[in-house]
Amino acid sequence: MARKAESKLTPAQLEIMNLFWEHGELRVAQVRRLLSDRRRMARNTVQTMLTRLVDRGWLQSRAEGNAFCFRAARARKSTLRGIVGQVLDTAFAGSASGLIMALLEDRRLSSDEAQRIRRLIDRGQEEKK
Amino acid sequence: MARKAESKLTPAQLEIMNLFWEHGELRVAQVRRLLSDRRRMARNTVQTMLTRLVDRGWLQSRAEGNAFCFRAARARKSTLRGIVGQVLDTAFAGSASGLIMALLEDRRLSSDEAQRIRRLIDRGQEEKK
DNA sequence: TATATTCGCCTACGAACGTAGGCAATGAGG
DNA sequence: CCTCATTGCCTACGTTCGTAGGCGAATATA
Repeated sequence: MARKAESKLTPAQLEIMNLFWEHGELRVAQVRRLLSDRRRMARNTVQTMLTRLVDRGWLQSRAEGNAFCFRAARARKSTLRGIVGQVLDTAFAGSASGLIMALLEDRRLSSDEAQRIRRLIDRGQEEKK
Repeated sequence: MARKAESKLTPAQLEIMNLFWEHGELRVAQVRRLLSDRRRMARNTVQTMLTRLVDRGWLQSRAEGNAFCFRAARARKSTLRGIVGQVLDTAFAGSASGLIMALLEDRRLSSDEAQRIRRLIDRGQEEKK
């Protein structure tokens, strides 16, 4: 399955990747603007982070006129799966129910979410057969 | 609820904390031995990590004879809760079902675990009323 | 044309991590 | 008493992260 290297995103990097997964292609200034709602940083800070994300294969860039366009190089889904898998292994010794227990201790689920989760589990059980 | 500072553990630090949560009080050499099953490091490396964990309030130390005994200063449960909460917020925008979805995509649950999780969800729903 | 804005690129810097060397003290074995 | 292993402590080093300054080119504006 060759999950490539999974170099692990830091929280700040993840916050940036979320923007790309949500908005598609973005330029530095746009990233900065979108980001500034919750986290203010200098233009160069954003630029540096984008460059590093490109270096590590999280983003791709494309020249457009005098500037650059960036976009996600990896799917959100598989990335999140990787993150959860990593937490599962390092913190919960692979016990999914242990993880979910910690989750439920902290957060109250809406009935809606509870319903959805139940369905997910049922489907998982189905496929197993 | 004043969740104290949550300075966030790195994977290597978490691996060490797991030993303390499992074994209680340990000395440097013991940590090193337990750790060496999966990760070999020099004595001083272990020592440095323990010292830093003490500095940041993850471990407490107690002199015993000529050596030191270390033990966890924070409960495993609340720590894991913090870790999951952090992932939930930064990677899943607070969506518990999103997190669980990612979890289930990757791992197949045993019927046992599925059962346990279902019970957890039901209990959560009960308490809510 | 002169000035201001935008952008890419190179460089830097403090903090934290993972890693470890080296020294001094202390205790055990011969 | 001398030697050796164990332990604590101080120091260091390369890397990554988050942060950003500054220069030079291109573009927009007056």
